[in-house]
Amino acid sequence: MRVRFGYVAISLAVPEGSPNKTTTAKALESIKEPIDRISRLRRIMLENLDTTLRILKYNSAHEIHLYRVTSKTVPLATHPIVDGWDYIADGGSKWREIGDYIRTNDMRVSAHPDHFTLLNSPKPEVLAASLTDLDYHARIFESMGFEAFPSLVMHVGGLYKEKSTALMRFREHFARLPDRLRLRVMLENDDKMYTAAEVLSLCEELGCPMVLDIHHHRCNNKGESLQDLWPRIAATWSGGIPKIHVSSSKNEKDVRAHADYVDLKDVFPFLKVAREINRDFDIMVEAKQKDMAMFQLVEDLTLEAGISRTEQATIEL
DNA sequence: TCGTGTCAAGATCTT
DNA sequence: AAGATCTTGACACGA
Repeated sequence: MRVRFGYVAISLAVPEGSPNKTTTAKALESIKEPIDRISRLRRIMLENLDTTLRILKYNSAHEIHLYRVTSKTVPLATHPIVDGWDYIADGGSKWREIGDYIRTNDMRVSAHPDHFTLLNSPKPEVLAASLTDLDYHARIFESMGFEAFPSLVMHVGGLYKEKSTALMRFREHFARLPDRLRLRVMLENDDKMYTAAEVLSLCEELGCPMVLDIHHHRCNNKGESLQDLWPRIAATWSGGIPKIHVSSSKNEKDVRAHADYVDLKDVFPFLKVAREINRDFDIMVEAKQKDMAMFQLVEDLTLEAGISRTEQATIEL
């Protein structure tokens, strides 16, 4: 079975490899002319799009098929201060160029709206802001020419004192999403509130693919084993390729924080479990050292665990 | 040039 | 009820 590896947003090997350049609302306010504000935003965005394309080319050259684009591609995208700015139009053919590159080079690309995007919030204004953020992410993928496939990783959200009510609200708000948003969503277990078992049940009910984060599962579980969970998690992907997130603790004090690199011992037990059902899957490495950590993990697996590498960032399990 | 406080956003924990 | 913390990389400002 084939297992591909990828990393998040920033490449440390690519010169000027951060597509996260941004500005602040405060800095924008000091610019008087609206047209000058837009040109600053546009310049930053085009730089981010250029960096994203350079990273994708690096990925292709290094046989990396999995990548997460940054939510910061468009600076202040959903902030009221940029209201009226058509960032899709301003990106011109760049969006499509990136999408074409991804398709031509057999890549799987996703995004991860951040933790302010809360579909189960009881506050209408928070829900509205979350829908705006989902819409922003969907527009990015649409402008790249992608149909609505699972591409946005989200968490369930807050607890709001009563988990069952919070979950019910998630179901309701999720069901109300337009297809172009709902069909893009994948749900991930988090490190404090919603366990893998809970997210799995929700995903099975909603027909939504689940992204298993094995680090979060270590932080937050009720004793469920991955042996029991994994076959069901994989099943939420129907014919698609399941995806997991891996990372290691920064240290014993900051267990939930991500380390620079990924420790083999945090991943290997899962690989043994995954081997039992013969199904390809993808691994997103979430580590401070980004692509360097991803390659280190692949190397550790080949050198220390004797697993064979079929491409630079793909192993045969 | 370097170090550090601050930054769009919410929820939850601590006091 | 108010303030700190979470988490993160980069901006922005001051020394």
